Amino acid sequence: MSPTTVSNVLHGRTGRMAPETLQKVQSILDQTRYVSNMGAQILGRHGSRLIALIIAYYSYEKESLLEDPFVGSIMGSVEQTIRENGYFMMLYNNPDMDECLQMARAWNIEGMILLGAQRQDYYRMRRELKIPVVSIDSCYRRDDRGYVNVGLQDYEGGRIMTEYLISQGHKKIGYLALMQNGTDPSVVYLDSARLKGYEDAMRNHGLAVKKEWVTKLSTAEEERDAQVRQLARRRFDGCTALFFGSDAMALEAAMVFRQEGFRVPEDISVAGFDNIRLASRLSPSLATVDQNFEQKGRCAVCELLKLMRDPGYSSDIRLPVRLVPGESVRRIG
Amino acid sequence: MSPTTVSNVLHGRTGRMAPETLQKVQSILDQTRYVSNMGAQILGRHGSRLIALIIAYYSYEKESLLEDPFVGSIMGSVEQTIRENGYFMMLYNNPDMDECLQMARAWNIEGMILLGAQRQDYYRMRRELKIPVVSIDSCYRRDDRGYVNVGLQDYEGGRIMTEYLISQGHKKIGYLALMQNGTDPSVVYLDSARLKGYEDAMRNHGLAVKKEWVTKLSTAEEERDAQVRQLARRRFDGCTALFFGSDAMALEAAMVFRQEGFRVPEDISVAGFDNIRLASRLSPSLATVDQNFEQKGRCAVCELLKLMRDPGYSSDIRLPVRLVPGESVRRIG
DNA sequence: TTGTAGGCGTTATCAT
DNA sequence: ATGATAACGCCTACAA
Repeated sequence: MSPTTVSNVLHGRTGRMAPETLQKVQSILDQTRYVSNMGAQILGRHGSRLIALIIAYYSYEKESLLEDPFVGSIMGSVEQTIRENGYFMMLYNNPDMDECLQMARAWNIEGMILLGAQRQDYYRMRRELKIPVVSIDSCYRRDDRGYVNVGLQDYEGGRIMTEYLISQGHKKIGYLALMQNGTDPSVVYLDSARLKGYEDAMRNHGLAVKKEWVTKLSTAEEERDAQVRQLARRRFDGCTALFFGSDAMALEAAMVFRQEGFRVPEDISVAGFDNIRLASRLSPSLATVDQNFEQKGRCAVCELLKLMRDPGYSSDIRLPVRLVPGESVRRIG
Repeated sequence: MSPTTVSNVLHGRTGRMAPETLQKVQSILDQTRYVSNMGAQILGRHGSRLIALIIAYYSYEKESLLEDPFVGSIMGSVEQTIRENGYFMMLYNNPDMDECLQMARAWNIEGMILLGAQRQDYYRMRRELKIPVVSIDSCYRRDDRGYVNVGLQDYEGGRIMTEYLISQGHKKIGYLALMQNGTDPSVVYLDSARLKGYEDAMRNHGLAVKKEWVTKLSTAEEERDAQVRQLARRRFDGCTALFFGSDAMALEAAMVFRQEGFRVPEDISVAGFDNIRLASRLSPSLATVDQNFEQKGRCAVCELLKLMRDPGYSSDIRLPVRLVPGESVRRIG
């Protein structure tokens, strides 16, 4: 029995093969529980069936990274989709792009998903590795070509929540989020897209936005705590509703407000973004903008697979958002 | 220049080597940004530097697996520790042990961490793969030998929370948790250890435990919802405090109680287990038992590395718990 | 329809 | 102090 025959069986090239040979090979394969050695496969053909999920947040961007439901959901749904498609997932949680490059080369990674990386990192990976790369939630430029990113309708999210708050009678609405410093004006950052949605909604309803209503929150938990505490002591700068860039920050702030003697929503209305599992299970339930984390992960893998099949493939996906009203917003006026 | 010489440089076997040769090799290595091919390494030596994290929960055990802060924290901290020690992490989220075995064989996995697996799975992996395996939170038997598990002081956790509730004047205390059906009486399950801590604390304070105060919660969200709703309508079977097996379930239940018109903690005191990040950020803050998820992940990797160095190594680690008082428990009497 | 031979990149052993 | 060679397991092209 020669290796070729076995290889043919393994790869289903059983067209013109003696049925009894096939039988014999099959049964031995089954009996010995044969498993192909991936090391040899990497060496032999040039394919590893490995896809890397790179988590590139700096610790100061996502301090509670590990307990972050967004990151956890992405890891889980990406792994699942990768496995269902016959690939394996290497998890690599490192913002150092040089080390990511090394890892990818060492393992002959066939495709890469980038989470929390910068725009230039995306291009660097594709250029230096010459493998398909899909990013999740990267900021993008309108003129980007061949840049496969899975993002969200952030602008629409900012807009629909603001319109909801306005529909509940609010006229003085604050917006608070982590905002990356955009040096390049042509780059659309995630938070600035939401901010723009908020601003446009306000403008469209003839409402002015005071400068102090827009707050860039700190990435450090204590500083952020101090920021919202100051805001409460300034009686919210006159705002009756506050729209936060994430549910986590909205809940965090709500706690501080209560400590400062303000009730939610009686004294201040609060809204978030993400619709984390707990949002609807709290009292008061949190008004928020729903996004589907798992869908994002699955979608990223699907886009990657398309890109692996067709290197010329390009797309700019923006997954839909949905308004989730909640008790944390009071109807006024 | 021969491959051997280069290999020697790569592995630091530069003892009796001409300094200039070393220099030359080094500089070429640096210039070309040489990265060793892991496929070839797997084939050459018998080591892959791969550690697998197997997540083996059945979907009905952890329905919201992906957004579960416990699982997310473990994934993150395990990856980090693995990487810091020069290994790579393969994430494999599959309860099918046959497929896990296949994967491990295909990749020449050097070590394995099992999360959410059964006791017999642990033994099967070690037996069939002959590689070091560490489990996290597996149930265990007192007489287990060579079974490396990283667990928690569950009994103590159950006890200290119950004693806290008693110290706050509660005498009628309920315990609610997912509980695995223990067929083997010598096996100590995680939830039953906590239950025992609860029972012992009650007994030690001369308090009787009525049968209906101990509830086995369903793994299905809707059923669980119905269970706690019924409980509320039965006026908590006379209990003044309820101790839940996890923060997530405590918060979930608290929401149902409010829907049914009961206030926490005025009408019913509630306590959880885990100390998830949100527990302290809610109003009322949740009384809970703290466990450190990330420590568990790091610890599992450390134990695995020890086991990889010394195949005879054995341990049974139980990480400490800590009481976290909270506003969700009212002082009565 | 099946067998043979060479190559993939690395390591270990042995020879120079 | 360096080089040659075989082996690791699989794949492919070509030969029989």
